Amino acid sequence: MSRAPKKSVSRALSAQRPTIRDVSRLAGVSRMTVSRVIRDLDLVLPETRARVNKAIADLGYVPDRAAGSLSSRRTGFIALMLPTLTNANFAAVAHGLTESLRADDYHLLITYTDYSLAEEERQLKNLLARRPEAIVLTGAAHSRTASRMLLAANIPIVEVADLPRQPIEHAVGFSNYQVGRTAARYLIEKGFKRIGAVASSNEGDVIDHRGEERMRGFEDELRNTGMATDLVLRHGKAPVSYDHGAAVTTILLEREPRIEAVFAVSDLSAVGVVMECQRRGVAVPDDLSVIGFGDFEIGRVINPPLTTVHVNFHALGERTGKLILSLLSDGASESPQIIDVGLKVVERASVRGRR
Amino acid sequence: MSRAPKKSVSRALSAQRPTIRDVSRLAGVSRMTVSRVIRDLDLVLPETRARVNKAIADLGYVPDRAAGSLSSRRTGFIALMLPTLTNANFAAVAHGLTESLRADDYHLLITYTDYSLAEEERQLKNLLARRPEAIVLTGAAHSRTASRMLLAANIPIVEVADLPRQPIEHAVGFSNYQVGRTAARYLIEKGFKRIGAVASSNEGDVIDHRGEERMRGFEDELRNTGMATDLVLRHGKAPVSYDHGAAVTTILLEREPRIEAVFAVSDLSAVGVVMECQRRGVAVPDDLSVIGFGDFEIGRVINPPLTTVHVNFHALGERTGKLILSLLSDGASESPQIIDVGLKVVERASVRGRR
DNA sequence: GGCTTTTTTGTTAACGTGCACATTCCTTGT
DNA sequence: ACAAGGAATGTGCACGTTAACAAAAAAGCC
Repeated sequence: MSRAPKKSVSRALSAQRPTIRDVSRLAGVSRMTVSRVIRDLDLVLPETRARVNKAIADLGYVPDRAAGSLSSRRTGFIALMLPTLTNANFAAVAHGLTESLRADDYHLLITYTDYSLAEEERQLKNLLARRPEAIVLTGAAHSRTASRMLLAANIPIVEVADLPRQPIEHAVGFSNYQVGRTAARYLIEKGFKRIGAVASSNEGDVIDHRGEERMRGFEDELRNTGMATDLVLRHGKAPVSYDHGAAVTTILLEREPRIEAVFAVSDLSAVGVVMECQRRGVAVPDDLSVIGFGDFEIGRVINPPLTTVHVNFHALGERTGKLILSLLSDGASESPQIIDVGLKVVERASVRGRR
Repeated sequence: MSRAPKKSVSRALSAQRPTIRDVSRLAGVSRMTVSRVIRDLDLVLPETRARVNKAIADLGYVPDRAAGSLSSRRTGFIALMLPTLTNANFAAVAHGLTESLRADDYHLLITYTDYSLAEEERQLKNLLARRPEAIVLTGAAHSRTASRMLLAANIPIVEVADLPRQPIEHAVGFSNYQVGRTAARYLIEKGFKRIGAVASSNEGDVIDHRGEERMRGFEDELRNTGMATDLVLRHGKAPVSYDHGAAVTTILLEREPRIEAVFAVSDLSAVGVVMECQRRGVAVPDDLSVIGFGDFEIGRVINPPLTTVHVNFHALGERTGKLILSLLSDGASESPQIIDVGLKVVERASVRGRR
């Protein structure tokens, strides 16, 4: 393959983007002074500053952060690794994080893993090559290599959207296990006897660890109360969807037509349950009560509106941002922070008020 | 005596993250050979390559892309600037773009402007400082400074999610104007006579240019058919929401109780319309037909399901990614590409089949 | 066996910025 | 008037990598 040889290097150079050196020449100062003006270090005479700013404007100079990073050993990047951005709650985390970081002009480096461990490892390597000053990722499972790379990076690590039993370092989130217990408790206290739950099985290549945690909590609470767990159903591939909810409803109603209440590990699945019930003439909540998780917008709009376990993901993102800022400014390696943003049941009409 | 003074430096280095130099020493080769192994340039003897890879693994070496970028003048960044990621369709664009870029190990640099022009300018400056190799942003309006900065950057610029009348350079999207016309055409052909439309006004600090384009198209189509446009309503602040839909429904029904069909510039607003109708006992679609835009998930779930104008945003992202890859590889500055991904009406139950 | 290619590896000089000092210029007190 | 100190600006080098070229080693050729 013959590549057109770049003979016109010198011409290219002059036509290239201006550097700090060009600015300094035009303004008649040293590079360092320009650098000071750019970074607003306030050791520059106002009139010098004005001259430099004019030169910057005239040339259309834009500083090169890659060069700056190399020299200052500070990239201004915060890495964020999520399973997906298509999920409104994860998007909310990213949004909250962005907002709390924006003022200090850190830039989020966002990556999705699409729920794949292999992809997580690949992404992580790419991410670390950008030398982020901190890294935020969803809690729960990581591959061994991934964990090793994380630790070797020697930067603050924050796990979010879950409170792992053994956090790598810091964690901001909520307990998925508690979500399950809370949902179970709620249904039990409403007086329901035949209670079911639905989640994905781990038959696909995607494994929903967080959903499984919620299921564990739900089962444990049922057991602790001496109730049966035979209506706790794992079926289909993760991540769950409307179709999942519809499918499991069919199975559940076959297995036990007298079932009174169902917890779905995600609102998406819960909405599917509600719709399948409508299709079959099963009244919600009179025949079957449904509670979901995530408080997705959609749950507010269907009929009946969906009762759900709510977590403030936007706030979660903000808390994470603030934590990172404090970790990065104090310099002192603070002891691991575990922050629980809590959760609450949002009562709507999809659960019957039994007592 | 030539190397004595640097002794302490090299020791300090060993305590820090390993560099390519550490790897080269351990493997007993030059830095360049290591660099070749890393980038898989295939000019390295297999056994040498193995030795280097072992050294890399032993040290836990992770290359520094900032340094690499500086030297090679290639950052591997593609900038993406969107109004928000909270909107599922924009998230889909980001997702599609990521997927088509992933193989060539470009990394997306994502920013949100929160629909603010001032923020767009700020973000753009930050973005350009990272030296992206291409930039993707939503079409329609940009401030003058923003446009100037974009052009000065001298990289491929792709506007998405709209086909501006005067694109800066490339564009991948659809015509919002056509969305409006199509929606109007659709309602007209169904035989409706009293047709309305709802959007935000520009009273807030956020201006929804794309929505306004849809409105223009809608109005033009009505006019061309000789129909009245007095039920085309602009009200409330952007971005629109369920509440917006509910509020405008009230106004519209007061103004003309016999109104037969409404186009909402967004499904979110359309859903609000449907719900407010339910609340007021106005039957959809029998009393009032509703068509939205965006084909959001929520429209599939409400009752009746929402008829809407659909655009494949995921594909839009993918097309954009492919375009960028071709622009970046060919090197030749191709002539501006304008790609229309089209649109289609998705017929559901919220519009009455009149004829 | 010498000579030309080809393959593999090494050397030097950037890339554009910021840090740590060094220098110059200007006040100010005595 | 002069040292002392502070404010403003400048200098040299390092940050970690890769492009371009150079050199060495191996292979092919007649």
